[in-house]
Amino acid sequence: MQKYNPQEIENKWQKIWKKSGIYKTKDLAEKPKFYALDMFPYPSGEGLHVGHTKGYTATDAVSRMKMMQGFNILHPMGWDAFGLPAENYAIKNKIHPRISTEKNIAVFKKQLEKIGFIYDWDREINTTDPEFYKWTQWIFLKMFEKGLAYESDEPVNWCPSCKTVLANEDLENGACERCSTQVVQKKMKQWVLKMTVYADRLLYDLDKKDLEWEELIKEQQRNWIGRSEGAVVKFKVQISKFKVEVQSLKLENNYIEVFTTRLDTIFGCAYCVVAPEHLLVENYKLQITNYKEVEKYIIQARNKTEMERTALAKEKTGVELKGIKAINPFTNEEVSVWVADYVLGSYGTGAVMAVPAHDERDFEFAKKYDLPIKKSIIPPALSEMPQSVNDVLASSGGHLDNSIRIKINCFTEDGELINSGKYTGLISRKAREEMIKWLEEKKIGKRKVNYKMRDWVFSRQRYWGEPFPLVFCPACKKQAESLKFKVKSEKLAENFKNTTNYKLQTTNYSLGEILNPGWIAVSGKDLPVRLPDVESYEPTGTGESPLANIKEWVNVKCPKCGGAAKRETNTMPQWAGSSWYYLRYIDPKNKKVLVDKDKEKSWMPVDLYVGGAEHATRHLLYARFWHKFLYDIGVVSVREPFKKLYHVGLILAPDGRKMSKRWGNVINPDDVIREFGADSFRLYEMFMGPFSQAVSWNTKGAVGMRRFLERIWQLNVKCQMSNVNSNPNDKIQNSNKLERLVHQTIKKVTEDIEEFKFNTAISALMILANEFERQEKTPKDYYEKFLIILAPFAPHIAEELWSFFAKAADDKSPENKNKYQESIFEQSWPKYDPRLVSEEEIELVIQINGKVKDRIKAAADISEDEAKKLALESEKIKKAIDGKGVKKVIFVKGRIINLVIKFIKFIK
RNA sequence: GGCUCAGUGGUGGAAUUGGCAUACACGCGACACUUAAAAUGUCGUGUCCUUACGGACUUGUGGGUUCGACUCCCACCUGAGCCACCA
Repeated sequence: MQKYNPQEIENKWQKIWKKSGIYKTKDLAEKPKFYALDMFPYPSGEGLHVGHTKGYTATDAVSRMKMMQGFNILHPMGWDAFGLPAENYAIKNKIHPRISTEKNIAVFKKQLEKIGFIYDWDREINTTDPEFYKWTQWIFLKMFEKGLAYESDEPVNWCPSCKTVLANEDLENGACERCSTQVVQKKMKQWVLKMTVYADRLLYDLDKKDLEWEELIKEQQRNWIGRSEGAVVKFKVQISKFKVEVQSLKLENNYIEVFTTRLDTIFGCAYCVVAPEHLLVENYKLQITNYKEVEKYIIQARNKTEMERTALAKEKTGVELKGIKAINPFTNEEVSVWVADYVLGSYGTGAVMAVPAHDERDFEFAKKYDLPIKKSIIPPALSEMPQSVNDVLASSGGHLDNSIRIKINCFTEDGELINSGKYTGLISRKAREEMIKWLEEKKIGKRKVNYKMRDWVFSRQRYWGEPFPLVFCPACKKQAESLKFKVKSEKLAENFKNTTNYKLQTTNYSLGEILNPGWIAVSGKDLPVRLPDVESYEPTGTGESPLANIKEWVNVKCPKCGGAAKRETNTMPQWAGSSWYYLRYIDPKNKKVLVDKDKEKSWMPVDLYVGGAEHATRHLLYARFWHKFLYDIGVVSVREPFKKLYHVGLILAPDGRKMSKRWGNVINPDDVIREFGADSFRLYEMFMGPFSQAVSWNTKGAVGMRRFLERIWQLNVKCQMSNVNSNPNDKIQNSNKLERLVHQTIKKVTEDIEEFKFNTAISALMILANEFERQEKTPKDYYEKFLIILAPFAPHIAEELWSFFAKAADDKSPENKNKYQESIFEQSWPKYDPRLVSEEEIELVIQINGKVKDRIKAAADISEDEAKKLALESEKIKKAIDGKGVKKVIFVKGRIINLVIKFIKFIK
């Protein structure tokens, strides 16, 4: 037998697998299905690194095991190929992104093949392929039709360096996630998807039993959605008596609406604060006596970046709006009104009631501007606390030390109401209920649920993305506007499910077209709207997309009225294609529908999804949102797309830093494979540590795996030479013990792969291999089973060694010959015998007072009495007891006997 | 500041329900093979005391519960990730 030469056999088997096609997925098969999905990569110019392949190796191992367990596998791969890097590369090198992307894909694909993954390449998809993005556009059109996509004119995040708007999900500490440039708020017309309509379902479905996601990811999504229940309260605006001449204000502007989750503290409200963006200042321009000063503050605040506004240790600033007051509806007290940038314009109503006694931020602000601090809640247990925080401050000489801080902070919890009129004495929760009831009766407030999550800003001013299937028609605009008043837009849009037939009943405009007058959907039969070629990909920087310059593309006829119209020239964000791609693998070549209904039903949901945790609040949220929408319109049959989700832990460079071209510490899988072989590489990636944990790459790590495989190679010779099978009558030494170990290993490896504990699965394989080596003769059938359970991790060597049996079996029985001429992956996964999993003989541990003193060999089912007898016979134990009486005996069957000789206070 | 998770040899890490701490591997040391080196093999390898036999200590720190704690409880320290003036 020749030496183990991984490169040679890996190459060989990769070719054979490709040719034989045993991994090709069969649709609507009899077997149970298993859909194993990897987050598809962005084909960058740098190629794959070892971080990508860690997740892929895991799904590949699971898929191979499932295949041998008799499942029909869907294990596809594709390319998330729209996005900025390709476009920036194009700008720099004057190469069309399609060309460079194609080249990168070829490199990626080759790299993946070298590792021996069993993707069904017949199902390969590419988000930039018009046949794919046709359906991305189609989903957008459906959302538009249902009123879920709308054109907004609100301020949005603008990245001055990438020259495009960004969604909230694309920010990292107020900076562009991609280039770290501080974003600025800019008022621009943008397409926005009403993700907030789905907020509650996105939140509550996380806790459904059949969603087997790690808590880490679920928690991130919960935080991101940021649901809080509270109330909106109207504070009447009162104008100072000196300046009553202007009364031209509309009635609805006569209130400040504040959002609060702590309505129970409203009797402690000392003032109101509005965000700099709030319309109040503009509306009361003439009544605010210090308008100049206020305006100056607002301009300053607007010029601050998000970072500066939310900086950690920043001192709060603000200006009082002199000349106006607000009336607390519960107390009828006048309170002052302030503008301050610690209140966010984009959350809630952009205005808050300030309760300095029970909110740390308000407290800080009130102290600085000397505003009243009035308590209205006490913790039930601390009712003897001073009545006012001012008392606390007074008694400490105004100095705020930590202990006082703690006392004040503890007031912010729910408690018992004081100084709160008829609500005094109620506990917080009860008080909130009563107060909301009162507000609703008086029509000066209502219950309100708020979300941190925003609607998804969905357009980008860049070239390399999906074009919107929309045109703007001035003639239709007038028509639609005349219809718009008939539609109570918000209501209809939120209940869009009931509006499906709206179009048929009233007009030939869809809800989206009425809500966004002038915007007309491209007809479904005209999809895809192809991305045109351009001379220059350079973003204009003006907020217009590079597509706007292509007159012959932009100018079209309106599909509704035939009049002159213009295409939407923004493109979709990179996340569009990945929000539904997993459905297309099921039916990648279907020209008629996004996915065939029967096929969808047979494959969904995805059974296993693996990818980076960085996608927790973007891709995974977007995909769930789109999926729920597709469920609502009947395209898919399940509510959640991904049943089981594991996140892959980061692989850090040997120096402990993140792998990056910048540091020059990137490990390329090709190099590792060249040195050690793909099987060693795969094993090492799985052996490094717990799957979800970040670990540093150790350059020498794969050495141990290579040694392991070399030993297995040698074992093969030993088995072939001996050519014995296990048999109760065989006189192989310790065969019973070895058999038990084989069964234990099968159990361990099977369960560990299922639970993504690959490191311990591999360690179990090593233990068995070590034991085989110690045997004089290793039975061939044990070795066969070992090869099968090794195969998910090291498929090439397993297949090669399996094929040796074929040669050896040449002159044996015909059925054996057939078996060995099949691929190892056509064999069935071994089952373990539960009776053989437990040990027959154990080392019984003898403890004195819980400390190990001796170990004796004993039968696994030894009784307590017998164990005690044996224990007391031990010399070491006799010495340790030293004549003292045994007070108590604790016996754990099959494990331990503990003799207690010290004094025990209470014997139960 | 909030939430989530983690802290075990020189290194990556194991350890069912509270029941033998350090599995498996890397590294290191000694030896064998070799002219030599690499590769490979054998043995050893938590720390301290002891020539040895053997003993003491040991899972971030301090306390608690228990016959018995890496595991449970309390307090603290350190690190990672996510969110962060979200009212």
